Amino acid sequence: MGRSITVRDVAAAAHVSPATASRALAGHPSVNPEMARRVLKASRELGYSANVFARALRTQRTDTIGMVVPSISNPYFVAAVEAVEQVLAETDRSLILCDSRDTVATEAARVDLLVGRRVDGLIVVPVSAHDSVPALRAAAAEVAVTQFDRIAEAAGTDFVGGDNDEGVRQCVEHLRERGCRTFAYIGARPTTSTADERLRAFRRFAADGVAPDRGFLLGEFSAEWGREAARTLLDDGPLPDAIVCGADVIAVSLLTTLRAAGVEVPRDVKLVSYDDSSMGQLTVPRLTSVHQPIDSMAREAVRLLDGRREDGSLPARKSIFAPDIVVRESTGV
Amino acid sequence: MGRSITVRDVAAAAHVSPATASRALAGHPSVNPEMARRVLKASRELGYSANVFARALRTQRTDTIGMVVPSISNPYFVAAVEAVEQVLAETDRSLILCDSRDTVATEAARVDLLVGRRVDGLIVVPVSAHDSVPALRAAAAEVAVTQFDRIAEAAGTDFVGGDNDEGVRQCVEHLRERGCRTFAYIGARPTTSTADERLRAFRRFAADGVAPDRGFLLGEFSAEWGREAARTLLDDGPLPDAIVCGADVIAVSLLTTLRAAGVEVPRDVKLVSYDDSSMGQLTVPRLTSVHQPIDSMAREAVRLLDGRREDGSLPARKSIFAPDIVVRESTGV
DNA sequence: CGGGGACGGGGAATCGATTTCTCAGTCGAG
DNA sequence: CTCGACTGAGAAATCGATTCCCCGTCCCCG
Repeated sequence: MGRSITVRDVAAAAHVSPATASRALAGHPSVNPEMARRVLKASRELGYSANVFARALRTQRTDTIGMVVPSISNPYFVAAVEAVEQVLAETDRSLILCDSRDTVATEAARVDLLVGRRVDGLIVVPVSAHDSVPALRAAAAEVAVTQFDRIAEAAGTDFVGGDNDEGVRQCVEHLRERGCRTFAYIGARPTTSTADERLRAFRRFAADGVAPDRGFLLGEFSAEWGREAARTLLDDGPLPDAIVCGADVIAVSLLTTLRAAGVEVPRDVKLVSYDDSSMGQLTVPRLTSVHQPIDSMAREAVRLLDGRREDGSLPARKSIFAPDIVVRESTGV
Repeated sequence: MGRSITVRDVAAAAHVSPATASRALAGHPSVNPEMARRVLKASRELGYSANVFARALRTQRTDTIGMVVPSISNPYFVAAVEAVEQVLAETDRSLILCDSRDTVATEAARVDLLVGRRVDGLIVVPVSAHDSVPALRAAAAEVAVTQFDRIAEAAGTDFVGGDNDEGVRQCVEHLRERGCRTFAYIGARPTTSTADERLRAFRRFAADGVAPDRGFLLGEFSAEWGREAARTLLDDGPLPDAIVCGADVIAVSLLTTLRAAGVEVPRDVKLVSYDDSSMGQLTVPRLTSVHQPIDSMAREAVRLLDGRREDGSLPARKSIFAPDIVVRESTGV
């Protein structure tokens, strides 16, 4: 683990000054092509790679952005992370990923950590529409922040998300076309903007078909909750014609548990969900689910960050993307 | 996004030199308690937080370790990551997480990235027992490296893993106790050390009960492969008494697919798996699975890293942990 | 009473890359 | 032929925290 090679070593090997070496390596135009060639050659031969810290210290940039998601066991977030990584790779930047474990305190700690690491920007899927505000506000004072998928409005940052109203509308419409008349909604408590919007949308679009008492089961974005909800549903008498689920993580274990109890899907009950994640395609039957254009959303999130770095005084912007339902076997033929 | 507060600002506010301020903040004993108090107060009031890069540049330490796993959608790796994070938090260090997407090239890129970021150490779950060697060797020349769970021997780094031989032995023994006589193994191709060891162990311990032609199905550590394997199994005539699965990720979708085809588990076939991950407890029936002491393993991994930083010339060490089978419904009563 | 030692604290060097600043040397125009 | 604009490249400052080195002070003891 010997001392590593610095720009001075390269400069010495190429018989130029460190200043020139630096310029040559950066591809600065005002350097003699012959010299540039020598420097590049020396750099290659010595296996030079710039010290990230020295550079960051001087330039105040890290070419790194940070991302904080509530749970890396949720395939939807994993997809988002991968999409962002892809976009960043195009411009030779990289990503530091953190998991907030769906906990406000952990989220705050992770956000602080990343701000301390002077990331150029921060993409956060906030844990709570309300309690995530302080940490995000504080972070936004130091660095560009974009909220992703969910929003804690009062933080006043940029935002990229999906049109949940439209997504749920498509779900209910699709189910109606399949002949369903009574609906139940199984999702997360409205502590996040997505949970809230999806729930409201369901209330509105399925208004005339919600089972009076058992039309809503609200818990968390977790597989455990899906299993629990399924049990409640089974205990509580006749099933509705269809279930709208707030997320694939919930729907997958819900589906598995229902089937284990002898319920046939889609025959006995139809099931639609949200996120169109990879795990929804591994169940039998596969899930009909609302797809969001995650790649475009990731690109937009990065674009917003870059924009804010140029001009920090911009007002908070929101980019909302239209979703699209993907029909599979869980809603039958 | 104004200029941030430096140690000089704190020093000025406390009417001391930057040198003293720095010492005071580090809790160095040779500083007058009264001054230390002033400095700490000033620091608090100004909301000072040290520039990570300046510090790293000077001290050559980052108080950060990097971790590279093949897939963050595998709950077993997620558990490992969380365990490592926990251990690091005890000493105020943090983790940078990367996903190698089960791809040697991506793995090499991520490892390089982390080495470039001058992490104090690197914990890697290598993608391949053979092809991961070059990147790991190169990394190990720059920084302390511990391989975790799987090993690419020739890289010559430290290693922490489980005793796969013993784990599989327990599986087969348990199944024999349950009255099983014929076995099939469904796992990953032996491109990783774990896959290889588990396969060999199965060969040895189940030798007298392996179905002649269809005793081994080898693919990848993925849910897709579990589904595919289940189909193959169903197409190929009578099922064995029991299936030993190389990992929960495979077992979960295998189980789901079998049940969808009307196979009753554990009545028609018993199923044991490896990793004892969270997803294995969400299926119906829940999986009997081999548990590894992930917390202790994480602690040991960090300990090995720290040891190597002290003395880089140590020979490569291996720490092998004994696993323990956890019996649940998938192997019946 | 003077000298040695302990101790606290400040000045300045250091980590490495980048970016002024500065100054030879060149070229074209008058 | 001379002067100013221009070019390219090196010297040095900068980013911010840490730490080595050294100096002044004070105490204690001979």
